[in-house]
Amino acid sequence: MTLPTASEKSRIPEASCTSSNEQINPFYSPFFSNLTSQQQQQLFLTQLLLSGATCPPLNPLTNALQFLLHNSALFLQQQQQQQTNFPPCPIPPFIDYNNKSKESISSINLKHKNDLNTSVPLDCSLSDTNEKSTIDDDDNSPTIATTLATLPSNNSEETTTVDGINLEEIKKFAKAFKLRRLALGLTQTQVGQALSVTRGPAYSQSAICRFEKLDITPKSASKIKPVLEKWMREAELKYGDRLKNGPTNLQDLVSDLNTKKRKRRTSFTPQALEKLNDAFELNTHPSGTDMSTIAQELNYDREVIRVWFCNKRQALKNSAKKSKSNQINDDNESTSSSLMDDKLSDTTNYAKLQHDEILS
DNA sequence: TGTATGCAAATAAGG
DNA sequence: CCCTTATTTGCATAC
Repeated sequence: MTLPTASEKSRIPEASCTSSNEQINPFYSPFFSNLTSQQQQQLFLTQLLLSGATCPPLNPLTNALQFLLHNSALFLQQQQQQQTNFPPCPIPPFIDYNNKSKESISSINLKHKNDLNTSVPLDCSLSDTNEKSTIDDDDNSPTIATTLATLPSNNSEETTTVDGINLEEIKKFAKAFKLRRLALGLTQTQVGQALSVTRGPAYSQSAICRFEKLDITPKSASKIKPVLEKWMREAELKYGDRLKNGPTNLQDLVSDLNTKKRKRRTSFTPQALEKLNDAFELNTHPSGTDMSTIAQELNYDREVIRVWFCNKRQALKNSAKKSKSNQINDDNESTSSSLMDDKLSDTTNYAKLQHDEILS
């Protein structure tokens, strides 16, 4: 297992840092504030094409605009398909993915395997030959892939469930989803962008990648699965009557309104991190007012700062625990971990500051 | 270019 | 409200 080098920690490029004070295009939700306008445009096109949440017909102008956007998006899609050597718009019907036999799935899979990124183990399957070199069975939350891999292979026909979650079913869907996505000529990134625009939870390219590879816990998978299923159904409809410029379905406007999107991940600037670390050195438990001050100084949400301190404490604690268990025999460095423990268990500062805050 | 992945931000759950 | 702990998830970037 290769440990990350220290240099890896300082690889946050300045330009890509997102802070809460960056400009926000009001047309899109603040969640997209750190996308380039080009990305936003593409995202918008993707939305029209895939979300199923497009507007009902309003007036001729709107329709014309929609039509243009729709067709330009289609054009882009077709270009992509040609680039990847897919037959033009075959879009094989694949609605009953749950009932597809394993054989047909794998045959389609093999067909596309050569056309696509060969570095990716496309068969995303049980016969994952290149298992991770380190069979990290010490993980407390094993992924589906590892669970299925470590399982005795004799019960291939039996359903393997964890916490009432059917792993085989998820695996089957993951496979079907990937096939469908590729058949539509879409990348993981594009699906992620489409999801970010639809109602309900969104997932990034990373998440989709992990889902397809089953590199997630059963719990996570069962959460993502319905989202992807829904998206797939809508994509199906979109492509089903593509030339009809058909009426968009409004059904999902009323479905799962309650679900929220996750807050976009904050990227701190190196300067901000430096200051945060300095503050942490001085006090691991800053008071509410302290955090407000820091937040104001650095121009981040106070909540973001608070969470940063929580995570920092957690990381410190974990690393102390780790280094402690790592060095069962050797005595060197034992001082550092005990220092960390001392620091974290020192709630004197925290309590005192809280008291001060109450008084003020 | 797309996909895979390390690190850490965000969230959930139980005080 | 804030904490801790465990976990989920995404940004940045390596592959």
